[in-house]
Amino acid sequence: MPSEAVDDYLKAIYEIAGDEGRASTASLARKLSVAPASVTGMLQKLAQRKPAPVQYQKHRGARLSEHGKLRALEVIRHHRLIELFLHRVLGYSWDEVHDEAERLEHAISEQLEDRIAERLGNPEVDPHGHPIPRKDGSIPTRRDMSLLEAFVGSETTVSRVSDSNPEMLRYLAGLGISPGTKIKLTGRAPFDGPLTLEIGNSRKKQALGPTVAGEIRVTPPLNGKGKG
Amino acid sequence: MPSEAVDDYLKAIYEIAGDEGRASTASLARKLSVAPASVTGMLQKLAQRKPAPVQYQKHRGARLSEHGKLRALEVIRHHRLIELFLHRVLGYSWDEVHDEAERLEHAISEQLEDRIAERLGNPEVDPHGHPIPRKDGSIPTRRDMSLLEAFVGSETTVSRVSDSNPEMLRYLAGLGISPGTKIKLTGRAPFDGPLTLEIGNSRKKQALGPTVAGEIRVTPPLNGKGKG
DNA sequence: TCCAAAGTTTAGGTCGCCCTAAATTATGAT
DNA sequence: ATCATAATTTAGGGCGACCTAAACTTTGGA
Repeated sequence: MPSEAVDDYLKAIYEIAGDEGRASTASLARKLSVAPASVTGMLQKLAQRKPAPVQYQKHRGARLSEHGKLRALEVIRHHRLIELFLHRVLGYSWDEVHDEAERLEHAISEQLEDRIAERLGNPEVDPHGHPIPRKDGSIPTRRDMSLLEAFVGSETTVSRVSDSNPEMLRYLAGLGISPGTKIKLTGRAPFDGPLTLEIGNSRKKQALGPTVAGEIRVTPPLNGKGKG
Repeated sequence: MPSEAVDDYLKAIYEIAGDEGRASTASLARKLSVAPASVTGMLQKLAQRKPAPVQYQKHRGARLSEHGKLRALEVIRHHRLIELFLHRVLGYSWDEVHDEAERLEHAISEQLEDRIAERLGNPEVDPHGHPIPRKDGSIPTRRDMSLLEAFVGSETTVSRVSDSNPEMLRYLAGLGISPGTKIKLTGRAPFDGPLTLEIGNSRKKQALGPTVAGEIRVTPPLNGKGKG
């Protein structure tokens, strides 16, 4: 069994670079709040385990092996199942689940993972709308796009929001924005300015800075995608 | 926050010696599967923390301080709440809960502890019949006694069984013995021989070795206690 | 094309928790 | 009261994951 530290590295690589790309030493150091030198050391060790969860080349960062990719997805599956479980079964609000899940994801057994999934009806998305990887490592997909790329005038549905910033989550909740909320994009200021939207059934217009908007993904009701 | 290792030491001291007595270096080494020398080293360090969770004197083992006692009870509270939660909410059988709880007890937050307790209706005993310490460190009490000390001929109710041996738990479950089961003690062989009993409503007699019987505690229906 | 800034690696070290082997101290049976 | 045996402690290390400081590559803009 990999240690918590190793799991954190694999998850970080996956979140930075997906299952194909490379994650640089510096980006991992930032994400893990660890000195770059520590990252180099850890990656070197991981790369010569058998089976090796990562491939590593000097100055070119790390890439997940098939083995490492599956482990990363398993940990992410744990995380998201736990988030949903805390939300549905224990009444956590969506801004409270992340930190708790961060610790529990390392502590649950395969059996508990299965029972939680079963109890939740084998769900495909967590409370923030992120897909929950399946046991075989495949990922439920939906067509969605960044709110930043939506056409002005289109009516869309929020599919997911970033999960790791509780403050932003509370802000969004305050605006009534969560997965499933309908959003009509009514305007876009030039040069990365704020967007204006109508949220849900309210007629009120709301401006949203580009940073926040970039964390929101939406599915259009029917039509395609593109920048308006 | 104490580390997992420290929590394990405190819990072990509590389980060996309670909140008053001393636990010897050797007994801790056995319980924790660690070399005696490691125990000595750890106890010496713990004794000079501030606040110190244990008091330590050469050759006389360790004793919990008030601070350490409260922490030990908190961890035990976690453990037993988790056991009951796994049993009630996720369908675990009682022989499956211990190992899972052993890992989770270190990972849950105060908040999760509270939500679990609330969800379970602030229970006082776990699936094995062990009392769940309250948040203030007090312990729900019931009058009960070892089955070994019960009168021959008395009709009693099982109040609790040891939790840490899954094999024994499955054996007992196979016999139909769990907290709440009625037991009539029909005979006792001399010199630590087996007991004979009638279990529940069945008329069948069952012999039980003294080791197993020692792990079972019972509450008599009305009358006092004593050896028959 | 060159070179400063950014990124990366090496070297040397810390801390927590564990180990074995050897020395010491306590205990209780005679 | 003695002394073998059991319990405990000391000494000297190991390993995993982290650190800083200093040296070294790589890269992209002038």
